[in-house]
Amino acid sequence: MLDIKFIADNTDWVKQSLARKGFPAEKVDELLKTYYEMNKLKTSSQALAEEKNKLSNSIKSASSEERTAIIAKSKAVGEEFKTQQENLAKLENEFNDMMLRMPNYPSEESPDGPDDSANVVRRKVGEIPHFDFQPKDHVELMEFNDWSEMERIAKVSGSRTYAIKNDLAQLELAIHMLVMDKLRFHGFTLITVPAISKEKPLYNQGYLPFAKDEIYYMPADDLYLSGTAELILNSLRADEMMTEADLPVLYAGFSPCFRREAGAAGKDTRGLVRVHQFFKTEQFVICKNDIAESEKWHQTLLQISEEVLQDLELPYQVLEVCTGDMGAPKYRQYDLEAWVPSQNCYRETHSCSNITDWQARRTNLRYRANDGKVKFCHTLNNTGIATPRALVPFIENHQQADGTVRIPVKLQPYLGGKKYIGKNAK
RNA sequence: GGAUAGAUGGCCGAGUGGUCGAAGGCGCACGAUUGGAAAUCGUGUGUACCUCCAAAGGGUACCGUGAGUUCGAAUCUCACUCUAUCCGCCA
Repeated sequence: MLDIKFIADNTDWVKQSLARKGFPAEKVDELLKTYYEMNKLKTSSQALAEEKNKLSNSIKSASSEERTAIIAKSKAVGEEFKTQQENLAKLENEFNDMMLRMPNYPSEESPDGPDDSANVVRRKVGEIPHFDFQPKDHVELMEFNDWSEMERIAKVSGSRTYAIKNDLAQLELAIHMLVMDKLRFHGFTLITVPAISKEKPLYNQGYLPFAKDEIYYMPADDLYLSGTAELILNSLRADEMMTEADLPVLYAGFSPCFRREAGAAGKDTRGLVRVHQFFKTEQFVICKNDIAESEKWHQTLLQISEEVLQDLELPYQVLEVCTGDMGAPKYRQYDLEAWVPSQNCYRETHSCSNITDWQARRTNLRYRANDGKVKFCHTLNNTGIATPRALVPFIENHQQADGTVRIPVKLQPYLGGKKYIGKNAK
């Protein structure tokens, strides 16, 4: 959510900025029209409330003759007040709905563009492997090494689910452990959180009202399944008043994640790339309301996830996401993509975003600054690692001619010192 | 699933129909005292919104949420949510 006063004071700038994200200028005008109407009605209804309060307060000291007249008048004022309140409530609902649909404005640094074709590659790191044998794709590798039950699990749990076993199951957990240790080293608080959420946190995060089709909903309990720990962590301290000394808050949240993938029909139907349920270790930061500070954290989060890919020895590229491909909440976004040999391209493993105070306004996430003023926090989030997707580039890039998969040095301690995994590993 | 208790400001906690935005305490800020500090004393200290904006002033709302009774509700009524404890069940 943006600050309505900021929109009112900087209308042209806001229109131009939001237009970069494809948000129409007329909607800004519409919002402001409703805002001014609403304030007018607020002023007049508050004047009625004042009159009513004065009448009520005068009753105690009034004589019994006066009393009847005052009560009658107070009732009449009360009726009018009630009518105005009802109209006001309607306007407020419209206004709030429009505010919830207003995206965050993008950074000046973010490239302009309509969709992902305009994303900019900032850098490429690591060597793309060249195999002197016929490499397998990740599904073939899993079958070869007896690492999965993809066909059987589809019968039990439906499409876009996975079951992995043996060394690959251990690898999945090992990678999470490596990432959690790294985050703990960087000062993050490890936290495991539920994947169940009430509705309000989805609005707080900025998922609703934008992407309803993506979310699993459980009507019997009026609860949703979380698509990411970000959802939970963002609302964990909702409505609290923190102090500047409490910040920054750094969370490394681990949770299962659920996505309906309703808009992805036909895409990535094979294997582990896009599944309905997966595990993610998420980086989440709550910091001061200071763009220099949150931009610094944005770089730090990016650097941490680059370190993760480097520890896993995966070639990757850093993508600066353009205005049209960014989600509504985002001010600035980087995606990390790891090389997937079988697809001959980079595929997203991490998404790193600075949300500035857009989410904190929805969540009512505030702190008292050292100068005594109450401010909205800035929030940021980034993937730590998400599995099983990350296993795809991992086993494909590190595969050997004999079908085994090499384990990078940094990961070996998490796998009992193994240098290779697979049925031919010694 | 059954039973009981509870939800008040940054925190603790009083308040059961009329200047209650709310006593008292803690915390915090400033000042006095001190060579400096602790202790002590004094003063101040909620949030959001409206009043075109800023300052000053004025006003409205907020005591878990939503309705209701009343001229008037933190206080009375109803519904709901959440929390704690006990019993049952359970990975």
